[in-house]
Amino acid sequence: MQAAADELDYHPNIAAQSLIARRSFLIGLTYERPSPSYVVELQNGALSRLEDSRFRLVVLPFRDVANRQDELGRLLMRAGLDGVVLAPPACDQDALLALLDRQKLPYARITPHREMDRGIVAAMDDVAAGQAIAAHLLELGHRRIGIIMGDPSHGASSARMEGYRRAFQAAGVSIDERLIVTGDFTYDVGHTVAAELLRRTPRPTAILAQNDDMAVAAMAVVREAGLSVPVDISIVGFDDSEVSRTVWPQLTTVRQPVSEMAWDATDRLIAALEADRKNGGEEEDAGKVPARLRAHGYELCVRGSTAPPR
Amino acid sequence: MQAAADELDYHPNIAAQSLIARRSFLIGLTYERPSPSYVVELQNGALSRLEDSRFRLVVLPFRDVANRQDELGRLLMRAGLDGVVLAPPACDQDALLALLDRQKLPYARITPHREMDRGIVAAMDDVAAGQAIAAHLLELGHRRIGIIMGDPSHGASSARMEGYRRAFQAAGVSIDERLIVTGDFTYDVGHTVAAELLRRTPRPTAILAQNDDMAVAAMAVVREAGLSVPVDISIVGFDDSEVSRTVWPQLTTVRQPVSEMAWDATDRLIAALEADRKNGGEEEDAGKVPARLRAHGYELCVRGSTAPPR
DNA sequence: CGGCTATCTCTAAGCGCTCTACGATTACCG
DNA sequence: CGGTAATCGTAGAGCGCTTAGAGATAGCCG
Repeated sequence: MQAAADELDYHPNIAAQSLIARRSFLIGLTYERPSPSYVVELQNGALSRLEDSRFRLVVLPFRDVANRQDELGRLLMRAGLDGVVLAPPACDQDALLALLDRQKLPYARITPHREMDRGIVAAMDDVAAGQAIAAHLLELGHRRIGIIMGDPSHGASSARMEGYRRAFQAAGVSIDERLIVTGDFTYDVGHTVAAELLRRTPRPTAILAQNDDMAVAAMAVVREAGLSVPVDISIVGFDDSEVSRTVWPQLTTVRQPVSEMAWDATDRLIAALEADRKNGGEEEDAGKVPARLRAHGYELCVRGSTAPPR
Repeated sequence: MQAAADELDYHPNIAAQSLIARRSFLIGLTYERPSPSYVVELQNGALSRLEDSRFRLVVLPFRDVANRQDELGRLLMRAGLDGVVLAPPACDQDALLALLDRQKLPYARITPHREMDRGIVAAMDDVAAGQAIAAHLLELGHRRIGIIMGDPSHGASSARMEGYRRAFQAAGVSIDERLIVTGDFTYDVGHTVAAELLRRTPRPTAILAQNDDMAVAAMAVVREAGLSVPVDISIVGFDDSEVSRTVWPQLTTVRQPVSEMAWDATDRLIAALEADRKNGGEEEDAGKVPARLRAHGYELCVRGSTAPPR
């Protein structure tokens, strides 16, 4: 059969199959291009689930999600997807979720920070992870710690900050608000704001960056100032993305299992798709869908970019 | 009209449209996951062309392309694409190209190194670029130069090597074959083979890596050996990918306009799609198709990772 | 050996849309 | 005022496939 098909070069028309099956076997992945390393992991996770599965992955990066929710929604609807995986910050946009609900386009959300009961959710405790990484610096003896925030439109930014606060509080150290600067998860902006941080006097002895790209940018700034990491300044990141192991010294960071979460989100999205295919239109054969929310663990990765202050 | 559509939440069925239009508005992008940074640039280039264009991008990474050409071919056919962009090494697989030709699936190739007249081609002169970067090291006075090759299944590897040879020849320096090691464009393998290189005696004073990821790996190895870049050893990469500016010191490399090439390949692929849509089945309204092959320039980026040998 | 059910083949409907073609309506000119 | 042309609206065919169901063939038991 397969042999015959090969010889005749016959390939069924996918459009016709989709039309009748009422599904396209397309899964969308939408994200706002924050950090390349994050995107790569996200895709790899989703792709590894989709491998030999009939489903294909359509990548839908989108800029300025928060202010163009309707536009993104329309884009997603027009793309003819069977389901969509929403990475931050799209996963936290109320209007977008409302639209998808209304249009009955199934979705899975990766590390949302609100409305945790909507759709399929792959979550991680950003607060606890933030607390862990901040605690590491505090335990080393750092007290003047600069903080580089991520994009405020990402729920992760405030969650991680909350974790930092808890760690400081637990250590009885107060946060110096003047040592907090805001980036957007990119290297370039991270570089700019890290430079500001270094001009503060007295200079911080450590820097908490909310992702690895900004942490690496901070490392560059420190070097450019003729200082050394970790001797003069300790630096930590967040995510444990590829760069964190690529830079020298390797970055102390906290592992966010992006790829696993993407795999998981995609996996359960597909499961849900298959499920309500069987149940036909019959509303919510509730109870069958395993868990709507799954929590993934973080992991502190202590490497070469941190040391006690001198 | 649009307003009415929005209110009624009406979205035309894409499958039905595809069926009748005989096209899916899906463009595939296939690559073998060599270096994350390369993949990101590739995607960004293609995506920036596709933005607001009805076409969507399906990413189709594939392992071991060279030995599974038929499988990849079948995957591509089954994906119901309108056209496909082939990155290395898929762009150089004869059997795959033959299959696509036979099945009449239009394709664009990024930096192929053979059969340059097949399909749409976005090319770069890897030989000249390799020569330029090698010449840079030679001009600085380096004579014992280690070479880290990329994956042999990529045409780029031998082309770049050929460029190195020409530079050495022009400088009247002979290549020490024992200083050539073979990686596969990834950081990890690059790390392993760079370590081998450092054990050679006398030690090389410079390293020519065939991409940035392996160059960065070599930098790590040098550091681990207690040596400094560029004081003890100069290192150059290839690609000018994001990491090359992210590491410290920044990497001397040669810019490969991956993103532009991906944009260009996608652009001309779509143009070809639109064109033979107008001409209907009428075979090859030859002459209309602009250029089948477009050459893109390289650019030597001298940064902090190179210095004269001491 | 006839009547019933089980198995198989094959035809035809229909998925949701686009576009052609035809009839109807209106406008216009002789 | 009749005839032709232009415009409008709409009904229906068809895109390529799947699948339900009709019809035909074979198998089984009384």
